[in-house]
Amino acid sequence: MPQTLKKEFYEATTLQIAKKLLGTYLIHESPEGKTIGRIVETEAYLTDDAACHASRGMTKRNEMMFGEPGHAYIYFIYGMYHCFNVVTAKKGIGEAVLIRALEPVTGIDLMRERRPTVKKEKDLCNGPAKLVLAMGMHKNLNGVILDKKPLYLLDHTAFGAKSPSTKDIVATTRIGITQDAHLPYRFYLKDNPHVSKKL
DNA sequence: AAACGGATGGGCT
DNA sequence: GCCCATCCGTTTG
Repeated sequence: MPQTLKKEFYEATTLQIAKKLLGTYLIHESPEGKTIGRIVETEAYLTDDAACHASRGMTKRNEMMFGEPGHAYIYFIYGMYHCFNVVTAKKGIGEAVLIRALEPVTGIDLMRERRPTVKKEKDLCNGPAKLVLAMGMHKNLNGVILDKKPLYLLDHTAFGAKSPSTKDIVATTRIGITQDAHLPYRFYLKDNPHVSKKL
């Protein structure tokens, strides 16, 4: 029986949670319909890591990162995109996991309507801003709890897939950052075609 | 297939 | 003013 990810799921380090989120499912029930994607790529952002928005203290932009674990942190970037994170550390710390890629599972026609220029299914959600568009997420979901409608996470059993084992997970450097760029804080499912960039 | 640059606007080192 | 956890179409090799 699939479970939504609850408080206990987040009783772990941010790096552990970034790996544990691989193979779980993100569900968005929007007015246009339901879309579901399997998480296949994540990045961890720690509070003492210069690439992390929270590393220089709380601001209006990043305040949700300092909230309770299991909530959404959605930020605006490059003048036209949004990216979606799962808040991980205890309230007041400021850590999160960026969701970088999904394997489309349900509502693929709706994802295509939302991203009409995309030709191949594997290009629908293979990037942090692409998946936000395909899933129909918006800044108004910033700060929502991720265990109920309209936005929630289901564990890896939800669609009968096996839980990824350690040897299926690749750890490597994060994408698009300049500070602390050497840290191996990106994780993805080996051999999954929906990952944004391989080694 | 890789590299490059333009789009576009909020936040602040 | 400059930077930015991006994307995409175009150019280059």
